[in-house]
Amino acid sequence: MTSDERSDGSARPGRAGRRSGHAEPYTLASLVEVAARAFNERGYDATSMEDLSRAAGITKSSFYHHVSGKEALLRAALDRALDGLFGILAEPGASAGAPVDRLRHIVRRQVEVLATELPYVTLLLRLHGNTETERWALARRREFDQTIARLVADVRSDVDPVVAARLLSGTVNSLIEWYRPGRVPVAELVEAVDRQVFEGLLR
Amino acid sequence: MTSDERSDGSARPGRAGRRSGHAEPYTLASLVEVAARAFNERGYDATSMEDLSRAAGITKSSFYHHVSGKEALLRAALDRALDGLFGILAEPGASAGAPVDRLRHIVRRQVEVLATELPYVTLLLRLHGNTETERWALARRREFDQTIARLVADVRSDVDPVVAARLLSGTVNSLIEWYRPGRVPVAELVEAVDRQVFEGLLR
DNA sequence: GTGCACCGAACGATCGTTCGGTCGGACGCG
DNA sequence: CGCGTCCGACCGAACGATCGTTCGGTGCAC
Repeated sequence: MTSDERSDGSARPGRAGRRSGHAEPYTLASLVEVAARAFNERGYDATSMEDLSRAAGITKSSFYHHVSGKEALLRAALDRALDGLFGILAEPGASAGAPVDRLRHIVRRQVEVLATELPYVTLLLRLHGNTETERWALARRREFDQTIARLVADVRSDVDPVVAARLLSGTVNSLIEWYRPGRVPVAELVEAVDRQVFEGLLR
Repeated sequence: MTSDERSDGSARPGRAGRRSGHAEPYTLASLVEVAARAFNERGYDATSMEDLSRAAGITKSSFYHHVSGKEALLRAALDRALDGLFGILAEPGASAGAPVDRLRHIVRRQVEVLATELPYVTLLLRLHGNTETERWALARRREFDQTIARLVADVRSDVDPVVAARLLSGTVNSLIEWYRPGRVPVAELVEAVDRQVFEGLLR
């Protein structure tokens, strides 16, 4: 973390000597991925454009040739996270069937999306609402959570549905705090969350 | 959020005109509370010393008369959070009895500490490890989590204890994302978490 | 020759922190 | 009591550093 960044070698086009023509350009998506990873490691505000450009392998001014600014990178990353989450609600399993089955489907798919879109969802879940972009993303996220809350209310009307839904979302979302791809297979993770959420620690 | 901060009137000594003597000095604890609240609202890096001093009701230079710097405020707040959490482990109910009872005691008390020390614990749970202070706090926090993980392994050896412990901590810690004092009584919150953690959503 | 990827240098703004100074109440002393 | 001194709370102004962003220019590929 002192200098010579980019501890993981991914998402870095092959321009080892600036020779050999264009050689795979920096796409917006690849730079957003680099940015999302850096934002998660140090936090959005603590990550400078110098950090990002160094992680991408070019200078700060060159970096601005590909992206319009810091906040645009954040918005693109949040967009990707929200698209993944709302995509779940558009699936047949989320709208058809008994409420408990729909809830179960959403929870399991949400675990999968969290795992596959980890850097982007992590950013979404750590927002503060400082800028208009962040407030917009937070509003969409609340929309998603409320859909789940209504389902929880249908499944369990005896306990406080609001509190139960918050705890459910908290359990699922807490994956971003520790899950890293590769260690635990996603399918295994889905089963673990499903069991703990619906059956609890005491069977 | 544009200007004229301090939306909540607490923690502000009565020096309405600078007249009338000393009139309750700014204690370190009261300034740490102000700082912790501000850090949580905007994030540590996005909160300037100007923000903090304005929230305290004095100028930035006066603020430095009472505190040694920004990072010292963070450390004091993290200290308070960690003291609260490790205090739980020192209680008799955390070390005596069957593992399941000890786990239950810790979980219930942890909910109470999270609720009462909300701003400080929130800060602790959102660290990035950018500075030495943050890394020290994260190390202590891992220590606390591992104690719980060992207990979970004693209670449930059939499921992956590591994953189960992470999900348990995630569920409890997710309180900081939505719980605000006053809305839901702490006792009620304790019962809701206990039931959901140990019995699950399906009874 | 035209255009695009890239770069160094600099912009104004804002950051955390420091410094010199003002003001008023507390206090020692005759 | 009156008075000189002191000290802590407070402030405006400025420090160097770093931030996000812009600009003019260079060089290679086509």
